Amino acid sequence: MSDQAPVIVWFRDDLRIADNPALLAASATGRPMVCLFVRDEESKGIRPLGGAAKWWLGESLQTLANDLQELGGKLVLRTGKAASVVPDIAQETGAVGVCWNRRYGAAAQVDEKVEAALQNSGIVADSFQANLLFEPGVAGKTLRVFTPFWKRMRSLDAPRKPHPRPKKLTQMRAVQSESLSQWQLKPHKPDWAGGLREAWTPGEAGAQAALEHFIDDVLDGYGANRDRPDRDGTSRLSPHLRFGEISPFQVWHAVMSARGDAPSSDIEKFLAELGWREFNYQLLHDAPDIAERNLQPRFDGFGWDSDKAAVQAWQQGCTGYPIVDAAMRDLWSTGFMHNRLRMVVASFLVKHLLIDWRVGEQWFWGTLVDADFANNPANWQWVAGAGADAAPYFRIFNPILQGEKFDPHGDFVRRFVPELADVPDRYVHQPWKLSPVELASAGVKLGDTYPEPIIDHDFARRRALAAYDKVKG
DNA sequence: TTTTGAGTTGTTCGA
DNA sequence: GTCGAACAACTCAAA
Repeated sequence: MSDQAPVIVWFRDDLRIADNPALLAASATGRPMVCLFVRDEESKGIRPLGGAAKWWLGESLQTLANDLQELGGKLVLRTGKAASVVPDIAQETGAVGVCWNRRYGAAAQVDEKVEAALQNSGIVADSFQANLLFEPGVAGKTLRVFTPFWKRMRSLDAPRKPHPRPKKLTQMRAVQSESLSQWQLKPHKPDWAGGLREAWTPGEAGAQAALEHFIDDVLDGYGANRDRPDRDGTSRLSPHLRFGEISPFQVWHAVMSARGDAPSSDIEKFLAELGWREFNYQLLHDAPDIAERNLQPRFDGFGWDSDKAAVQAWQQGCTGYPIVDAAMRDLWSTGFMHNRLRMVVASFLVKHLLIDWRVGEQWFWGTLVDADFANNPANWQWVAGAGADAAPYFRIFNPILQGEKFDPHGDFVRRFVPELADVPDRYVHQPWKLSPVELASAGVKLGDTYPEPIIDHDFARRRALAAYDKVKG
């Protein structure tokens, strides 16, 4: 242990040891270190985490603290506005510098303030690119159509290789820390996190295991299976990426090195999904208020409905459309929803029920373990048609057809809507078509054990087309 | 400079 | 049953 002045590593959305340039740079100075995490719910523009994400954060911080300890470090926890907490702890410890990995949107503005405050005290702030493959603005002006955007990014130099883990950390002695349990990130009374614990392993090791599983067992065939919620067909890396337990550079190179083992079309398809994450962050960079404001202002005058009962039926998975209900209940119990189903339920809320996309975005924000500053609002805007490169207004998902196409045997529906377990495949996505005899033998009483559809698809489709017709340019 | 064609994820209708 | 057209408006690249 050294009495030298320390360097602070400020952890944020990068809760990992490997491929962490800020951590690596700090350890390379040879100085003792202070590994800091600040719980900041006060800074302007920073959204307080929703319940599911808070649970994840708690688990992830615990594993990070353990991992740091194994290397000789210690995680220091503090609460408050970053622009005062970080300079304060720098003063308190006599630090010569603070390292962090860059954030984007409103968070980047907070970081600017922190940097300015540090500079005033003669402390050096050093930031690194770690969480995006391509930083916003790196190739000129923002492109608002995905395909040209991604083509342009692919024409740049390939993303760098991941950095190694630091071998050993020297912890500065005795820095005061709050305790994680004090932060009360876990739910209690009631503890609703059982489904989350069962579905996920937060933390860096869990992220690496998920990546390995994806490459070994899922990547081959990804292009076709990714649309099937009844199969293990996606990477499920989103919450790990959200909290930076794994970096997109690590994912990129791991997938690229599987070339030869998996068809290149599957690989390209998956890389494009990483591309959407980049695209959405570029949008967030340009519009830090993307969760509140329509990217297309002509939607500002859209006459959204405000039917509270309809919103509640959607939230609770009681719409009477089995694929929608199964998806919403999956979300509630596991904190996750399959990509395709996100589109189906979002389209249902926005187009069938004519509810403001922000209502749905906020529900997802509270319930998703991967609730992301850029992806969540950008994708909601995309579905609503208010976003960049948005879905055309006439694309209204038919929840029956989508169910039949992508959950053809109803396996997914039955998993989360057990009251339909004994309904024959043929009508598992439209139980109201069952004959009275079939209903009885499946033990279903419509309007009693399972709801009637809260709205008729055909009617809703026509109504949505008419409503969208009004905001045409 | 101007023009042209294409653009993550769909559905319905009519031939 | 299958198939193409229609359902906007706008952005961007290529010609």
